[in-house]
Amino acid sequence: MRIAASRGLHAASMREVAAEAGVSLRLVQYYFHTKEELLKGVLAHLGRQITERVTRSVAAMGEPMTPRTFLYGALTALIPTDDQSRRIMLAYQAHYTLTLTEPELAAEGLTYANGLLDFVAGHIRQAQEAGEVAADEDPRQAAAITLALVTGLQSSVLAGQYDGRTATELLTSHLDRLMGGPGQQVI
Amino acid sequence: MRIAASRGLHAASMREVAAEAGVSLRLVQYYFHTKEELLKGVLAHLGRQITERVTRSVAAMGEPMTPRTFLYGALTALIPTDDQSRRIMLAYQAHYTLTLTEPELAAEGLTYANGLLDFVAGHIRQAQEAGEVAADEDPRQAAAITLALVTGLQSSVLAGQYDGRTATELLTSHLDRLMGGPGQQVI
DNA sequence: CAGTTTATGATACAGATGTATCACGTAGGA
DNA sequence: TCCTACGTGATACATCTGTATCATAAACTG
Repeated sequence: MRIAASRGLHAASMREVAAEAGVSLRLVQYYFHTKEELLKGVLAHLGRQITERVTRSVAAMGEPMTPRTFLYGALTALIPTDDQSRRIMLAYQAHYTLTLTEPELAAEGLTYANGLLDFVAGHIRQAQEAGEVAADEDPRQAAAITLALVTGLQSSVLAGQYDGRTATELLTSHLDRLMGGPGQQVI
Repeated sequence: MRIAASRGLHAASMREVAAEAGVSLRLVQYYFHTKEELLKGVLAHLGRQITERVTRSVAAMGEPMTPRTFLYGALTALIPTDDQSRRIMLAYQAHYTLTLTEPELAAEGLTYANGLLDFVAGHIRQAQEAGEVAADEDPRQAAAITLALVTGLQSSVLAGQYDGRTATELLTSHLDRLMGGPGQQVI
């Protein structure tokens, strides 16, 4: 993960991984029999790291946990802010690009993405029922747009166009528009 | 470009490129002395292809050319719809990910991205002055959000989550919200 | 204690990769 | 006609790659 984030995924050979981890090449072979397994392992690890970050961010929002605060917490957690999250997202981006040309992995990623879409759409619908989102919004469409925005912001931050704070503000601005501001209700 | 789009950028060795193009390895070496130059050449070629697609799309919008129609034409052209644009964007995505860990290339891409941001922000400001965008919008912020959305939609289409048509509709929906619908004026 | 798991070390090997070199042909312009 | 540029072919070379195979030792587990 550190290698992918700093020097690119193409630099992550078995030998480089072993060196970076300070272990023998033999040990890398021991746990991840092939390179494919190594990559899948990293991808799974990244997934766990991101999930954990989201969970923590949501928990930090505090009470009361409305659909709106939940969405703010979960989505802003996907924007890299510190060095560690930046590393994670950078490595994830590299792996993600790989999956685009690897049909088996692509299908898996697609399932995940659709699950996330359903998840966010469901929460937006809940927020709508709670009167926090305008009635004429289509929750699924709003979720799709919001998630695409998050992806794009993520990418911009990784490229160094915005810092994490600016990107978070942009996302917050979008969410405020969707949900009528942090403290206010939209009929 | 074809190799990067179909089998991934890591499969684009000098020999594979020569084979795909139906020429000798020697000729690839002859024009692109090193692999780095080859990659830069592809990146430049992709840039030209995308620019051309945008230009054509804008031209196809027909008269009258308002800031709004211009933005619709330019931005929707960035969503892959047919096989060729899909190939281009896929190859571009692969190269883009590479630049993230290659500081010199990253700086170049950043300049380009900031230029695009200024460009779109300028047109949104024009649309605002023409009364097509609400007065309380910050053109630069609206441009940033819109461009990030485009990037995200692009990525989703490449991953196969939406087809080009659906993604274009999502983008259009966002633009309609920003600019008060395709034919209607805000205030 | 015995046996299994976890870990290391030193190599080996076939294949791919970027790059370089030498020779040869073909065309176009001075 | 001579010369320069364009293009092809065959091949060489050092390096890196993923993977495999020896033997060996420490640590845990029943």
